[in-house]
Amino acid sequence: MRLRDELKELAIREQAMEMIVKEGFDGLSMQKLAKAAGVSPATIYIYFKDREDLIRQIYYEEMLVMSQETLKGFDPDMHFDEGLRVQWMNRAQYCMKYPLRMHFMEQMRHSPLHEKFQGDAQNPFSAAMKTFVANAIQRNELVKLPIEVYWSMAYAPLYQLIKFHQSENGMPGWGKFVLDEQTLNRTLDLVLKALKP
Amino acid sequence: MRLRDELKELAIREQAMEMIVKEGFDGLSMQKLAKAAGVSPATIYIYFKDREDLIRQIYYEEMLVMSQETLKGFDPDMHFDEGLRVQWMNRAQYCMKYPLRMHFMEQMRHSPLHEKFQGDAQNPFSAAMKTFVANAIQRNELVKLPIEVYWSMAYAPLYQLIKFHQSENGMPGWGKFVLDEQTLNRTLDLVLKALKP
DNA sequence: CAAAAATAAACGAACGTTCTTTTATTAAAA
DNA sequence: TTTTAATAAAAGAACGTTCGTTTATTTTTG
Repeated sequence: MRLRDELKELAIREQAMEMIVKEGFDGLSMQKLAKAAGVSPATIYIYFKDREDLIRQIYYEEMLVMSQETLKGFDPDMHFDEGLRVQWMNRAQYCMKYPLRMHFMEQMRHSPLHEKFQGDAQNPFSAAMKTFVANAIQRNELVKLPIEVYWSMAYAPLYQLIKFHQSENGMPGWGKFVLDEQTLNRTLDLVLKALKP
Repeated sequence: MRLRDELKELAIREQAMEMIVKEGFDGLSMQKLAKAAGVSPATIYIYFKDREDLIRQIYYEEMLVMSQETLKGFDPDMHFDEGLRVQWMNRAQYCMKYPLRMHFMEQMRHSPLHEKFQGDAQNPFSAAMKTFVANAIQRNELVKLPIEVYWSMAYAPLYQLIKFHQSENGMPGWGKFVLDEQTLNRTLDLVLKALKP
């Protein structure tokens, strides 16, 4: 019997991501995707049950990789400053290196598909962060607050910065914004100032 | 001659928003929309040039209303604490009152259409914020920093909180999150702590 | 009556998916 | 070693449906 050509599946995944990022979810058609990936439409259905399954699989895979990248060199027992810094740098590096994947995830996260898929997605990051936050509070390195407030303060500014960086226009009325390491560090300092007791 | 029935246009706009929020951009079809709005497909084309123009107009209108609501009771000459608090409360109230519109805007902001439309959208908020920030820095009520960093610190946490509140699941692994006024105020205090010199 | 609003019906194009056939590859048979 | 049978991958063409949009016609109202 004939073996699967994994390069084909990879091309399908990659092109699908690119189409979604560039033209939105309604820009992803199976026939256009097949053409872009250099494959017959029928071939896509060997690897994926249907259109939704294709998107779902790309999403799950990306979620997993992103979580792992964020946790590189991270330990839940780290001091709060250091742990948060590691996470910020990991995230920033990953987003800068793979802007397409970042855009895809952002688009996913804000689409109705997100709530539909969320349940089954495995996310190693959540558990690690739980311990990390508990430790930090116990050591009095972090003010006590609901986990959602912590998340909002600790990560939302980072993602917003990255989004500015990757936007062509920056803020309306201002020029293009470039996120360098100094700006990243200074913003992190502000966040730490807010979160430390 | 016959006059336009503005209720029809309103129904079209409202149903379009609902379809996009509930099913995503690929869930918005002109024929389904016509049926949902109780109107003939051709009627939509009296009010809107085409599908993209429909989305664009809804977006511009919503952008304008949202900006205005955010600026209610706000004055760029206010002290920093007070000004930011007014904006937070205005935004929070509006998002709680009109979750559909909020979801629509969030989806828009993270889709490829956003960059496409951004140029022409008028946004009274931007100019007001520019003055507000300049004033605050001059009075030494706010640390000096790039406008993008300011935005990321000052508003991203708020939007993230609201998103948690409106999400069915809250954070994965935790229960549903309810954003009450106390939590909102405490988070704002954290933000102010970060931003004040 | 004039004129614009509104509609029903229809257009070709594109959609997601499947059917049928061909191709490539492995393992057994000669 | 060569041939053959078996099997899954891959392709191409086509399925019926729905898409965005328009045309031809009717309805409403100043």
